[in-house]
Amino acid sequence: MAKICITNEEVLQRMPNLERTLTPDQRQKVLHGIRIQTYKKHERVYSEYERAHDLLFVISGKLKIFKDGTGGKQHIIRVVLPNNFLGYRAFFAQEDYRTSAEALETAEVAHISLSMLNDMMHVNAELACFFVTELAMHLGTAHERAASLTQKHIRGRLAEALLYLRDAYGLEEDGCTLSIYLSREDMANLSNMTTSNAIRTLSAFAQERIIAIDGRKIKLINIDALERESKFG
Amino acid sequence: MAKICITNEEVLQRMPNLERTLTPDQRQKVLHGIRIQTYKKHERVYSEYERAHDLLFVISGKLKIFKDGTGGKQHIIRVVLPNNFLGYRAFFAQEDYRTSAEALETAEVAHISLSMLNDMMHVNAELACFFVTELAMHLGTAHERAASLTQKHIRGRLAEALLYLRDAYGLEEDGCTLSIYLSREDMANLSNMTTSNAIRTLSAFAQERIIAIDGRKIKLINIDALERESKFG
DNA sequence: ATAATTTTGTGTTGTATAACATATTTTAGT
DNA sequence: ACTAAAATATGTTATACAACACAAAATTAT
Repeated sequence: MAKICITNEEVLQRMPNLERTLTPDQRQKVLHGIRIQTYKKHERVYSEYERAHDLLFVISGKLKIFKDGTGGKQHIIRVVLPNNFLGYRAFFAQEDYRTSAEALETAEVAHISLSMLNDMMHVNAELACFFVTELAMHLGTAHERAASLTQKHIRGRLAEALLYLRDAYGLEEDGCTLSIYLSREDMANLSNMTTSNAIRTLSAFAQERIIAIDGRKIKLINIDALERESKFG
Repeated sequence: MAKICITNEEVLQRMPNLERTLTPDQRQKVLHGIRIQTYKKHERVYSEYERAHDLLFVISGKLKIFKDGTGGKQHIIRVVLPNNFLGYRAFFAQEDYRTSAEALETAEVAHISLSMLNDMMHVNAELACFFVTELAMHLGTAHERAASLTQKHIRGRLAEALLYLRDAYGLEEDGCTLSIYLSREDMANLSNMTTSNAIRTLSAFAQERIIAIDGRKIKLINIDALERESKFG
């Protein structure tokens, strides 16, 4: 078990967009309020219908946010990488969680009390504006993705998922390998298809030299083709 | 052509959640900044890829917010009734519009400059918090709907759309007729199916006495059955 | 009122994709 | 190292839904 070797101070510095909105006083309170927790692979960070208490910030590792649908099939909303926030939407909407989150790999997550932040927000316009921007961006991608998932065909949805993973999580040094390795099942849940079809379609893309597959490692070979597929091919 | 017969003062009073956040000074500026515009049925209020300038507030009539997908089929994101806001997300995310909006029937819409509101927001925490709540709620329904539209079958999606319309827009005095009359095509675009299938499935529901149809007027007869269908029947 | 257009309704056919089955490979556990 | 379990792969079958075709009704325009 790797022990936590990052200070609250360091964590706070990793969230400059939030940090810079705080008064010295508020900064102090937040600093001391940070609690870091480690989650093992597949461990739940929070579950649908629970009460939301904390703003979460991924320090290391990756999480997925999803909704469990009919027949155990889950709909992945997004994958959260280090230095990103999650877990605050439900609280601000004054609801319980409507999604669940779990670790895709061992992950360190910072917890900050949302009721504390909420109190600060009501007297700190910049802090509130930070969340406005954050929410507005996520709402945009949510609409975008809803339209794609419902209108595109399998190849288009998978192509889009691959491009999404590239945009959101980047490539390795070689400039074409996706930095994120997902299981075929998670790829399927992200693209709204069965696992079989994710496997099949990835194989098809590989045979067409659009991508290259080595286990969970995926190289994007022909970006143009992917983009064509994505806008309905 | 019906002329506009509502004062800016009256409009402002119809948005108490926003109004109450404003200082007297800001209130005055907003009051004078309100411009009311009338849109005819099917008229565009804004279009995808345009720059977002105004916060919009529906005074009368109904709008639909949608994305045009492949093959002219549109994905309706939501229907906006009087006393509701729209048009602000893109601005706060610092993007151009990613959706379009048009009038489902003649509609009066108040326009308020977003850059003015944005300036106020940065010094008025309560105003910013208003948008945080607004955005957080919409993001919740966006996730909810994305999961439903991708996972449920036709009957479930249509049943859900009917319940959604009831929850969002209410019933007439008889306690069972939906207050909103949509074309079969719009029902289809809301439930992610073809027009034919919306018609067919509505007929099926009518034959099963789950609903009753009289043109565009829809009575919800058996709510239990609808709810059962909605959670995957 | 009459024609033209749009909306609604219903049947038929085609197809994308889910569901199922089963083999192989990889990963995890003892 | 050996076993069990999970993930990957691929072929076959079944089906939900789209696409198409056309008729009837309703709305809109002339």
